[in-house]
Order: sequence, then structure tokens, then C-alpha cells
Amino acid sequence: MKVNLNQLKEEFKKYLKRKNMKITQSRLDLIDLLASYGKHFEVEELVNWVSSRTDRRVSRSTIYRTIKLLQEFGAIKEVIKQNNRTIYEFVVGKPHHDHLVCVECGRIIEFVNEDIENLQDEVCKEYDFEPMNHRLEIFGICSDCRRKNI
Amino acid sequence: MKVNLNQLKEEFKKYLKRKNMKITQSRLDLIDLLASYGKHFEVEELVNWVSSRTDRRVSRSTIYRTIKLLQEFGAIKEVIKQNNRTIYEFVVGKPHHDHLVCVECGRIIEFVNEDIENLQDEVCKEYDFEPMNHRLEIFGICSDCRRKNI
DNA sequence: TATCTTAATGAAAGTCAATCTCAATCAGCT
DNA sequence: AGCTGATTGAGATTGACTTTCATTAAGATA
Ligand SMILES: [Mn+2]
Ligand SMILES: [Mn+2]
Ligand SMILES: [Zn+2]
Ligand SMILES: [Zn+2]
Repeated sequence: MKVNLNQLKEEFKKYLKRKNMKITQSRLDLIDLLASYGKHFEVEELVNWVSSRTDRRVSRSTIYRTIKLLQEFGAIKEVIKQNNRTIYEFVVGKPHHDHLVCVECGRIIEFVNEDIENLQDEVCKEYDFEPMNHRLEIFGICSDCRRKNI
Repeated sequence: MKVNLNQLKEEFKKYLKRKNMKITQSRLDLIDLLASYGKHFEVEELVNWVSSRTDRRVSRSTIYRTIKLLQEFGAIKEVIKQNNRTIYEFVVGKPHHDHLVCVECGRIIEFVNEDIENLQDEVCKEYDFEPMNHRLEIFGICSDCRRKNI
């Protein structure tokens, strides 16, 4: 579960070189920032958080561009699409998992279920479909919110 | 699988009365149109299609408002959220199912898997989470597109 | 049926996430 | 240090969706 940040950055540098892209300070900074954020996040939230750490400014444009890049690289995933908001997660060093989303308080519960994963693979085989990624979102009411509502 | 449209409309009328809302021509027309559309759809697509049938004009605003209403009523579901587009489906008379989405050609394959559904319920029990609805989207490449790419 | 009250509608304006544009800057090769 | 092309930031733009508000229609009442 522990991420070797330096190793990750080295891999990212190789990835950038392979794509003839430049290793810039902004890109490396964002990896650091994302690795230390430790929560599911929305881009706008990240923009604010990054600009609050005044050490070095990174523009909104660059943050959007780098998030897309890190998604292709595989360090970040879109985990929830609700209303018209996208919630992301830094997934390096985290095993794959899916999410329960409380529609009342927004709480996000992570779960792992190997059986569901295997069944998905079976379904894909059945339809001769090559899966690349998936998103299972279960929307409902968490225990805390149910207790409050009584 | 066969939907009794009149019965559906009667239920929708009751639903509207319960909510002190009016039974309007636009609302009834949209149920007819949606029931006859027979495909997954995006709102903008529906707006165009509806306005191409010149029998009676319904504005974009009303279409958006009615789609939201029909979602609450349960006749329509958001089935895919990708990029910043939402794909809907008229679900009356259709058993619950999930989707494989080809990221190359946009093809949507529907599948039913009771085992996955049951496992989801188990997960929810485990976390004392009351599920309301869920969305399982598997993104990948369909067989046709894989053949083309060889 | 005519009248009245209130919800629904349409057109246009507004919102908001995300993308694009382009001049200035930076990475990194020589 | 100088060169070349990728990257950046600020602001403009897009596109899906929502809101506003004057007008219209539903449907209850008499
Ligand atoms: Mn997660
Ligand atoms: Mn479907
Ligand atoms: Zn909750
Ligand atoms: Zn395809």
C-alpha cells in the first residue's frame, strides 16, 4: 500500500519521454501534491488546494491538462460521475475497488469484491468485449444518514 | 417486455396528482415519444428528434424538466456517464441490466447478471448501506472494433 | 360554461465544468 | 549561450444543463 514516490516519478518521467513530452516542474509538483492529498477529489477542489500552498503557482489549465495526462499514465482514475461533477482518486499503491455513494451526505465507502470482478470478466468474454476499465457506483443512504432520518 | 402504454400513462397521471402537478399535453406526449424511441438517448438528440416531428412543439426546457420528472417516476434511468454526456434509457417493461460501452465506436451492449446483483446486495449489507440504484459501466473495445484494428 | 387560481411553458439569460487559443516562457538538445 | 518546439497561464469559448419571468394552459369552482 505504501507508494514509493520517487519510483513513481521516475516511471512518469520515462512515460513523458516516450511521448516526447517534457519533464516540467508543474508536472512533478502535481504528482507530489496528489500523492499527499489522500482523499477523493474534484478538480476545482484541487485547484483551490494547490493555490493555497503558495510555494509555486500552477494554473487551472495546467491542472486540468495534467489530470488528463495522469489518467492516461494510470495514476489517477475517475471514480464517481454524479450530477455534473467528476470525482477522482489517486490510485497508485491502492488495489482496485468500487464505491458506495451516499446521496444524502456525500460519504464515499470503498469496497473490494473479487467475485464481482471475476463475474465482470466472464460477462466480457461472453460478449467478446475487451474491458479496459470499469466503474461500479452504488447510490443509496449510508447508515449514519438512515439513523438521523428516523 | 411488452409495455402497456395506457396503463403507464394512467400511473403517471396518478403520480402527478399525488405531487399536485398538472397532467399536461407535453408530459403525455413525451411519454409516447420516449416509449416509441426504443434506443439509448441523449437529451439533445431527443430535443432534435422531438422537434423534427412537427405535430406539436415541446421546448428544450420542458424536455429537460420532464426527463427529470420521469426519472423520479422511474420510467427513465441515467445509464452511462462518459466525458460530460449523459445517456438515458426508457426502462419501462425492461428488466434491470448493466452496460458494456465501446470507447471506439460508442456501441452499447446490455447484459444481465443476477450473481453480480446479488453480490452487490451483500456488499451493501456488509456496510449497512441502503442501496437505491446503481450503475455498472464497463468501458473497453467491442469485437467489431478489435477486428478493424488488426 | 365562464371565471379564477396556480402550475407549466418557452425563450432567453445564466451557470459551471471543461476545453481551447495564443502570446510568453521553459525544457532540453547542440 | 543559443535554438526549437513543447508547455504554460489568462482569458475566451464551448456545451450541457438550469433558472428566470412573462405568458399560457390546467383544472377547480360556481
Ligand atoms: Mn476510492
Ligand atoms: Mn440499456
Ligand atoms: Zn450519508
Ligand atoms: Zn466498438
